[in-house]
Amino acid sequence: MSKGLPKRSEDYSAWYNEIVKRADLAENSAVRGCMVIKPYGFAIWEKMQRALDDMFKATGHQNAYFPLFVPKSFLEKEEEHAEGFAKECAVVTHYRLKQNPDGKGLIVDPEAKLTEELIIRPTSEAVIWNTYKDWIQSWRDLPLLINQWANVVRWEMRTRLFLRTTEFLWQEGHTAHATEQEAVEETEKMLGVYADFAENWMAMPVIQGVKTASERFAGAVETYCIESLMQDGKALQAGTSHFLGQNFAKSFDVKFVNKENELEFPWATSWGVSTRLMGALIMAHSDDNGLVLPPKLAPIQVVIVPIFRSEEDLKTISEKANQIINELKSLGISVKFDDDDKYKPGFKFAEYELKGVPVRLAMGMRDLENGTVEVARRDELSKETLPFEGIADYIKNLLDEIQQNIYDKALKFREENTFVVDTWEEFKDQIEKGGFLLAHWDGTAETEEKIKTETKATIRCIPLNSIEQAGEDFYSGKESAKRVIFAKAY
RNA sequence: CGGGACGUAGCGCAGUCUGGUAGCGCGUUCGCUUGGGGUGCGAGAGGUCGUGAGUUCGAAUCUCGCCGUCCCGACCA
Repeated sequence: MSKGLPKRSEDYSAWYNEIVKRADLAENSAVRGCMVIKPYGFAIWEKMQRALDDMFKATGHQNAYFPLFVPKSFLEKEEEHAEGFAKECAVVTHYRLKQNPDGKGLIVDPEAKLTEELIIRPTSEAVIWNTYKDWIQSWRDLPLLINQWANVVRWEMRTRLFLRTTEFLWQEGHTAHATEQEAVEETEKMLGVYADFAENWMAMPVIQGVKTASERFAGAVETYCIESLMQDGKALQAGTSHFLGQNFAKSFDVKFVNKENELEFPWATSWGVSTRLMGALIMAHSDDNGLVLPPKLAPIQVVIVPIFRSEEDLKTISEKANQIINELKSLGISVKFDDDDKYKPGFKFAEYELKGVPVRLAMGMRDLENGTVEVARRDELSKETLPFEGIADYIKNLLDEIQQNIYDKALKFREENTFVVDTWEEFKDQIEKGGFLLAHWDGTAETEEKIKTETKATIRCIPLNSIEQAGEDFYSGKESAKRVIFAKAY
């Protein structure tokens, strides 16, 4: 076994798994399909949570918390919703164990069978709309703008760290509005918040669009999404925002009295992003040396590695380093000074690269004599020796530059891997190589399904900004009004 | 639930075809060395070879059963 990672270009899957493991982000748990998020990985997630939470608050939302258990009768109420989630639910049937009378260990006590099964929430529409029934009476109660940070469980057949786990962490917003227009605006506004977060915090460009009917959230009237292109040419759905119409209001009998003193059903939205964003973050930027983190989400933005032979050297270097540390901290930059003498500088360099720390400073006795410090940037793997004077301001700017550079690189990658395709031959050829394929689609589920069966490609979305342009479907030859995005997806 | 592979030291693996003393790399422990890109050398510790049975003078190796894990597909934030 070499100390290096598998090459991204050779085995993308192995490369991804190794980064997750070696950068201390997460690991598989002994519990089927579940994941242990390790402290370093969770620190990144916390930064994401904080940024998103601030954005939700800024758009008028409040946090609340609803139960983990969904009585089966609640889930049943919205028919499409129930059907969509039924095949991946974990179900609680009993409330007690007892000593095994015939041997060792515990058995489920058959006496303790629940009269009604409890579903562990795969999503919370059912519980929340059952609650909203009591919260919404009048037009004065609307809009109701609630978000919940929670864990959910979906019993997936096959799992992958961060991208698809049986249990995952997410936030789910659930809102209720007096008018259809207001709810649609909310759906689009929150999609915009997600796009803003992805691009400005994660440095990950996204396409905003709507899903086709077959890819729609179970129970939604319209599903909006942000789609991103990963470095292996596959698409990842990074977030969704649903316009639920009056479906849940009707199923849960939620009504309000409007200003004209008439009873009406409110209009609903729901929207969510999950720990899958961690997977997106890894796959969007990382390279053969490991994780590359955008400075805004890096738990450690700058690491300082002292290079010393003796205790006295370390002491001298530490004094100088502390000046930099204090200056950086006063600029709001998180710094780690790694004076651990158990590991060699070379080892530390490799380790912090693996963990994606954006900027690394190295300081040795040579630097102290010259009044310099070595500055290395993770995104370009370059380094330069700079004067000690003004280094903190330089780094502050450098962090902004790195944030922008990572985004620019990802955007360039997407542009170079987006193709306009007009024929079935071109399509089959290009989809094997990966990327976003812009092609005409006749709007039928039938064509969509056939293309999926033959190539495994799905319609990722109908972009919001796509230009109306008459054309014909590359598969069926039928008329089409605009191009949609096809890709193989995670 | 279909198709394929694997189970040998903490981790990653070789050895199995062709039965004959349990091996390698990483990690770990100790000593010296080294320190501006994963130091180098030496010594040591660590194993019911997944499990049960069978064949054999002798099984990690051959045969049969069982258990478990991973990959591919159906499902999916």
